[in-house]
Amino acid sequence: MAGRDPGSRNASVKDVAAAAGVSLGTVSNVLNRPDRVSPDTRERVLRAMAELGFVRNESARQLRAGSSRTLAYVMLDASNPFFIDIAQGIDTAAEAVGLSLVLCNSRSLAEREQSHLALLEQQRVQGILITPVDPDAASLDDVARRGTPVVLVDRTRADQKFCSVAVDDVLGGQRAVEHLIDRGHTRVAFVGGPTTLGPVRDRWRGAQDAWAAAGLPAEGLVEVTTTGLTVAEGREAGQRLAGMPAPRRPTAAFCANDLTALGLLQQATSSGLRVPEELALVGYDDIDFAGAAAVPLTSVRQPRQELGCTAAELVLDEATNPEHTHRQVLFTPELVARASTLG
Amino acid sequence: MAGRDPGSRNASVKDVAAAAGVSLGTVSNVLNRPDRVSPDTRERVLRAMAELGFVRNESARQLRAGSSRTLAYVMLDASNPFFIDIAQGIDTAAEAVGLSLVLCNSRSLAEREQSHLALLEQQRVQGILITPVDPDAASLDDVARRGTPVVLVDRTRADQKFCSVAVDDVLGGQRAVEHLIDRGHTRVAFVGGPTTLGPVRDRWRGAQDAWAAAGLPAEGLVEVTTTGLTVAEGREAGQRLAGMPAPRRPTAAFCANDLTALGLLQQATSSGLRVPEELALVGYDDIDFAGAAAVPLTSVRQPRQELGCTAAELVLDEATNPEHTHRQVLFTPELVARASTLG
DNA sequence: CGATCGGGTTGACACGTTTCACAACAGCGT
DNA sequence: ACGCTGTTGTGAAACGTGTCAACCCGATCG
Repeated sequence: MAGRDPGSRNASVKDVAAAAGVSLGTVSNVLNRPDRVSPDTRERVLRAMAELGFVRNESARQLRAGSSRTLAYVMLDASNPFFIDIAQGIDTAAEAVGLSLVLCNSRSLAEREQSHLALLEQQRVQGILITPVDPDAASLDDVARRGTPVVLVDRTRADQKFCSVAVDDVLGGQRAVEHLIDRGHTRVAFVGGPTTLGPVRDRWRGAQDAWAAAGLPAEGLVEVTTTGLTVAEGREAGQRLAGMPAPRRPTAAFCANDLTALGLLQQATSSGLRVPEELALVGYDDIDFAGAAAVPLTSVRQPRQELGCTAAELVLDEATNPEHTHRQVLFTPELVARASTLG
Repeated sequence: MAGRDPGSRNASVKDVAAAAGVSLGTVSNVLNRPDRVSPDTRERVLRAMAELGFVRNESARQLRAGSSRTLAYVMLDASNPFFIDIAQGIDTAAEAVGLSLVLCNSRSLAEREQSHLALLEQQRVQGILITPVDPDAASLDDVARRGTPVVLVDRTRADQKFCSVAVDDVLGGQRAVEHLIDRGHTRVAFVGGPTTLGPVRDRWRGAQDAWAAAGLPAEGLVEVTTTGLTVAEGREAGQRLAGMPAPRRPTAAFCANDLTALGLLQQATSSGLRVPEELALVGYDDIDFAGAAAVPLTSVRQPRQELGCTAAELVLDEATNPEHTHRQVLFTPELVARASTLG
């Protein structure tokens, strides 16, 4: 009862050739160089293909060609819209050059990341874009050494052994805190973690830089460390903040991430803290949900689509250009001020 | 300067065999039936593979095997977390049986959907899960007829030519409106569209059913039609509602979708309407951001992960079980009451 | 001591496509 | 009539893997 056509299962060029009364080569030419074949035979072949329900076998094609027509993006966390937007950017860039994109999700698990990488390597993808669990992991070097181009996305490495695309997180942290200082805040919390994450570290450093540059006393900027950048962690941090006595409580928080900021916003609201009057809030990434929050969130925008797009271009260059040299592209973030900091 | 190992590019079983001093078949056996080969030769072969940086060629493998080890999910809109969660569910199910998942995003464009389907067919994927732009499109039948199992996700079709997995949207709409009636509302807006979308139609019907069952006058339930289920559409609908004179304005809104509800919530808040006091709000899907909103959103939960998981099982059965028969699985939604309706 | 057995290994073949050198043939000018 | 050019079509070879019948050889059994 499955209802598939019983006879015509998986016709091959050979079958098409037989049906059309031509040779294999001719069928192949119809597929790949239609101009090389006379109109009427082409017509005959096309009709045969339609009748037989012929579908090109991509595996055979790839085997012959030696490499596939796909790029891959291994993302860190598909439930964070930030990475989805990056994927979107990659997709459009890939589409423009006729490649397709396969998406993998490591869920921040090194083990999953590893197995995805292995699979992609076996698939002979043209290139791998990845936001790795650990940019310094040796497995990345292994993949690259064996010949698959690898580009780091939203991460960098001290040794410049890979192309990478990232945003200046130090500058972003600076901008965020400068904005809060401009708005008159003198007690500010930085919420984020773990500090092993490169971007968190950099944003924190930027925050400190801005603080110092303004000549404010160091104890006014407090670090509230979380174990991850999720909504739940933000809520939890919010509880800690709301629990502090008002005179000591920071009047503003800069979150390493919009998810965290949204969680914090929720907890603050439900604890009766008014945003931005009693607690101003700055997020990071400017995901769509940041602007869509009940109190629209001030955030540091990263050019997400462009990030993905550029990464795709880099990996493609590495795959096709023999005199490719590794490049580290650094974009500039931009503060988007909204109601969560504007009284 | 690309830094790849110059010599060892793409070693094949043949190279490994030569290096280890054995035949091709033996190498293949090491890979596929390690027990069939003596420990010391196995050791020798493995060492040779490591030295040469051998990576199995999946294309060749698939060509030989006749089908790939992957499932595919063509999603309607990757920027809606609802579909990401479904993908998550599929992924875990696929992983459990050793298959990998490739994700495609049609962005609600029939043309993109079509080209993804063509590509997947060429890839000989084991099965295709899809939330189609139009469940009745003939292209779906074509794919199925040519032998690739297709399962509809969060959509159904009148003729039961496909397996499908969905949630009872009529019931969901009913539950949502019953909840609002319980809370004492007598003027309620249904916000959503376009009505060509099956789920929107069903939820609206469920809403009407509940309304009629409660014996309320039909004019108390108004339909606010949008052209899509996005945050922006929600905002726009919010503006329309906020513009109405208070005595005529609905005291509650049931949105066909959480994104729409979040947009509506934002617009209402910024227009000075208090939620839930002046406007109660019910969403649909219960995406994580619904619970994370500043005013946590009451929503109709769909078992998203389970949806994906079951769809994967169905497509797998269709792919492997010769006496497969099509099934339409219908899950039951569940109302999750939160602050947006609880004064 | 010969027959039998079975673990370990071999080598040829098939999968479906693309490519490429070459053949067939018509039209053309000399 | 001949060679030349250009257009169509041909058939074999190759890509890397998995499979399978056959083979080798030492050990066991009768």
